[in-house]
Amino acid sequence: MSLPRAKLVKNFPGCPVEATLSYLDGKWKGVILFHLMEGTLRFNELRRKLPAVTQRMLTKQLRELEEAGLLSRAVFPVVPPRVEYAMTPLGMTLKPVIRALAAWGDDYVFCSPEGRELRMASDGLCAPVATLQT
Amino acid sequence: MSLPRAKLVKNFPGCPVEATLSYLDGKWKGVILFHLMEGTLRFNELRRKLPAVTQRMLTKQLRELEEAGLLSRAVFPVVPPRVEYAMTPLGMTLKPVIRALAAWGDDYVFCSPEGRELRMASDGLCAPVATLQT
DNA sequence: TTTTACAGTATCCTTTTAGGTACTACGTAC
DNA sequence: GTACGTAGTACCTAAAAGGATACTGTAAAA
Repeated sequence: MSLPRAKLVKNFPGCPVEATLSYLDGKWKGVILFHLMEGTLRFNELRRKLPAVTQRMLTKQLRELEEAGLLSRAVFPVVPPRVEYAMTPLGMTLKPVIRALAAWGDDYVFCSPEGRELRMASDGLCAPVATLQT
Repeated sequence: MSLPRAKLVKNFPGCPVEATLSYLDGKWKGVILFHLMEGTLRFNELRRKLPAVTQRMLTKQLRELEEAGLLSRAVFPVVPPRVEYAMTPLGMTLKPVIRALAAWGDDYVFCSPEGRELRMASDGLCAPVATLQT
């Protein structure tokens, strides 16, 4: 059994956690949904919000989210082209999930140029700010 | 830039959603955490709860979760070996997130032997139960 | 007249993830 | 004396994800 997570879900139908994760899987889906929570965005607007994504990857992730029914793609037949991405009503239902993910990330994940680290808020909440480089 | 999601987080430090997802990434982490939410489990107990995982994969996912500090591994020097996995206090903080993921999966993801599908609860909530095979 | 913006495709290549199988050690049960 | 359960490790291969680069077409701006 050598299947990608999305196709494997049927093999653990008892786990709604994995079922949900399978839709958020893909490197940029989280950020994309995060940004679209605040409203419609055009392709290049999204691109500018994601520092390092390539066109290919952004297109791919957007298509997958669209295919799942989580967001809509509206093409305006003008030139230069105008394509708008927005959350569908189904996508909106993900907002509490995204917010839970964001809240936890804000509280416990600490990113630095060297990588990321997990820490309880109590592990020295008072000091570390002073140790940041100016 | 060709890095796994976990190592790439430093490139979008502004996105706590991806930061969190990077810790849940890996095909079995979601299920593992889901089961450990209810209490300590031994290696083979976990294995029996996951229908298709191989020893190699389970070990790998557990090690990654342990390294992140989300769960603990207690080895009892007896024979046959006894190793217990449990959530750490830090891991416990993930419970609301796991619950949000599980709730959304329960409400919107529908799994069948053919795959999985996303649907709003309103899309015919009354009928489909009758269409299930007995 | 060349450049820019837009929203992508197409092609190729590398990295990462996941799975398969076999093997370990020890003690107990059959 | 053979098999079983425990908790793994080692080695190899397949598949999927991700990335680099180049290319498309039109209209307006420089």
